[in-house]
Order: sequence, then C-alpha cells, then structure tokens
Amino acid sequence: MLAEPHSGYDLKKEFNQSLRNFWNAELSQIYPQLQKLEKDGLLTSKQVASENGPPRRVYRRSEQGRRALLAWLLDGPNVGEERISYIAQVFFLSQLNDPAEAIAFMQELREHMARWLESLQDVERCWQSEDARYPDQLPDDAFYQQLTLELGLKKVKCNVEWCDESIARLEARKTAKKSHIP
Amino acid sequence: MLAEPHSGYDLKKEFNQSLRNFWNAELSQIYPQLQKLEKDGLLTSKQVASENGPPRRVYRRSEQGRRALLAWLLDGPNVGEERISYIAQVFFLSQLNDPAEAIAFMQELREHMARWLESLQDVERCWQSEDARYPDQLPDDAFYQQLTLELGLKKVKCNVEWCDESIARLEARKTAKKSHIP
DNA sequence: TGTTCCATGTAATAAGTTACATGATTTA
DNA sequence: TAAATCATGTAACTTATTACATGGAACA
Repeated sequence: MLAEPHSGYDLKKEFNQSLRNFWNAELSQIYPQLQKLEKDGLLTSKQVASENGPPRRVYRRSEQGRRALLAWLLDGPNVGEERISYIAQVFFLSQLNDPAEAIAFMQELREHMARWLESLQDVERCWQSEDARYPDQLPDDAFYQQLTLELGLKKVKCNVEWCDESIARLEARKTAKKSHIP
Repeated sequence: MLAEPHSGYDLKKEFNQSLRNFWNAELSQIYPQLQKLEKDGLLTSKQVASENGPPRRVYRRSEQGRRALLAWLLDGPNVGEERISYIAQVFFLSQLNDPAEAIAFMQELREHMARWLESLQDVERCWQSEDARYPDQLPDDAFYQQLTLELGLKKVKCNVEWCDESIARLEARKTAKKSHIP
C-alpha cells in the first residue's frame, strides 16, 4: 500500500473500501505500526501540508520494505490460520436448546451474507462500467484485486446457499421432532 | 466445550481435531485463559489424578459461564471480522512483477486447498460410516457440527475452483503479453 | 448549530505467538 | 534408545481493540 506515499488516514480509507472484505485495521493500530515500521527501517516518512485540514505525515516503503513484502509473498500462501467467528457460533448452536432460536440465528446470518453479496456485486458493476478492459485486460495491480473480488463473490454466494440449505434442514428437523413427541 | 469437565490439554486436542478448520488456539493461550475465566467466575476447576501421566486440572463452566455462552450466541452472528491472509497476499501479488511467480503462488494455494478438501471429505466419510443417523437424524450437538463441516466442504471446493480459474486467466494473460511484445 | 470529514495520536487492556522449562510414560 | 504422548505452565513479545483526547474546516 505504500509503494506510493500515503498517510495513515489514507490507509484507513483503503481498508474501508476494498481490503475490509478480508482484512481490517483501526487507525489506533495503523498509526503506531507506521511508527514502528519506520523505526525498523521498512518505511520513511515526511510531513506535508494538507489542502483541507491539519498537516499530514505521509509514509513510503523503503527498499528494505519492498524486499520484506516480496519475502512475504515468496514464502508462499498463508493457509490454515483462518478464524471465522460465526462458524464457531454455529458449532455451539445446540447449546441454545431451541431450534427456533437456531433458525433465527441462521436467518440473520443469511441476511448479512446477502447484503455483503450485494455490496460486492455493486463493486463489480462499478469497475465494469469504469474500465473497458475489465476484467482480463486490466493492468496488473487491478487484475489481482479483481481476482480477490471474484473469490469474494464466489465465497459469499456459497455462504448464502449454505444458510438456505441449513435453514431448510433445521425446519425439517423441527417438524419431525414435533410429530414424534406430540 | 466445558459443558462437561475437560483439561486444557483436552481442549487442545478438540481444537486440533475439529475446530482447527475455523479457529485455533495454542496451549500457551489456553492455560492462562482457563485461569482467567475461573478468576472471572465463568469456570470452576479441580485437580484429578490421571491414568497415564501427571495430574490433570479439569475445568467446567459455571452457571454464569453458561449464560455468557448463550449471550454470545443470542447476540447474533459475528460477521465482518474475517482476516484471510492469503487473500491479502493475492491482492498484492502484482508486486512480484513476474507472472510466473504469481502462477506458482496460485498453484501452491490450490494444492493446499485440495489437501484441505480431502481431509474434510475423510472426516465426512468417517462420520457417515460411524453413525447411521448421519446427517439429518443426528443428535443436536453433532448435527450443528455437521453443518459447519458442510460449509467447510462447500467453501474449500469453491477455493479450489477459484484457483483453477485464476491460474487459467493468468496463463492466458502471460501468453497474450508475450505475443504483444515479442 | 450540530454533524461529518480531515488528521493526528496516546493509554489501557486484551488476545495471541514463540520460545522456554519440566518430567513421567508409552510406543516404535 | 529415540520419539511421541501426556500434562502443566511461565516469560517475552507482538498484535489488536476500546476508549480517550484534540482541533480546524466543510456542510446541512
């Protein structure tokens, strides 16, 4: 993100726009980290005046910083560290002791996922209309970002499907139980 | 996990078996957390002798602990906090400046995902052969766990597909570029 | 006149990782 | 006899969250 100079505030905007879908960071994490990375020699900074507001401190990666990024990528994919809180919740849903509440949970999850899917589809439509080269003739940086969007679309669709299937299975169990113990 | 009494060591085994797929914790996180949760009144513990090894400290949730779990579930699904490191890597893959290295990255990712998928399919086959009620007549706790397995299978398949599509698109770009600047 | 945006940060706390430390028993 | 399993933890460090603190400019 710091191949070109940007402030901590700029980075937060970038997180909120695109990275948010698979990574997030708060300003209160970003500012100290930028200071630390500069201290470690991976970034350099300078203060510049702002057009509308207080002065900005903009950071840019150093040669050492660029090499650290390449090392991270060349080390291969970081897999097996995912933490997905809502799946953990589903795992323990039997503790609610009430199929209706479990169904409500899954319906709420479904609505979250459906809204997320719409937001990704909006992004796609937007990119599509703004660049005729979309998706396969895009310049490299946009192309790889488009790959992440594609995965997001697939995965979130998959989540919606799974929610629907799960709700149907839960409904079936509920009626089966009712008829068994009348 | 502590509806029935278990030691920190037991919990780690549970993480390694099933929860691992969407959440993990190290022993060095588990032991201090158990102590903290007991201090906070969410757990109680007692020391018991072990059949084969040193004495065990087993923990069990208190009534307050049970209520805290219910509150976590009834608060609704925790969405929008996912951090998926390998997607962040793909996002920045253009920095490698070499399509061959990007393709290598995606192939490695594909192999990871394919292995993960196989391990989930093994789990499914195992459950299927061990309980005739699989999947829809299972008791509640196993049923909800099966839902998480189902999502895992769907998602990981989706990742494999996406890797394959992405590799094909990258190959196409590589040859397109070659013919353009000969 | 109140809210959002711009822009910076610190402080306290919580969560999580890596490395270190111990020692018996079981299995290959 | 070497390795894995059983079983507990601490220490140092990194990472991340929540709350607090400031203050001007634009907008409605």
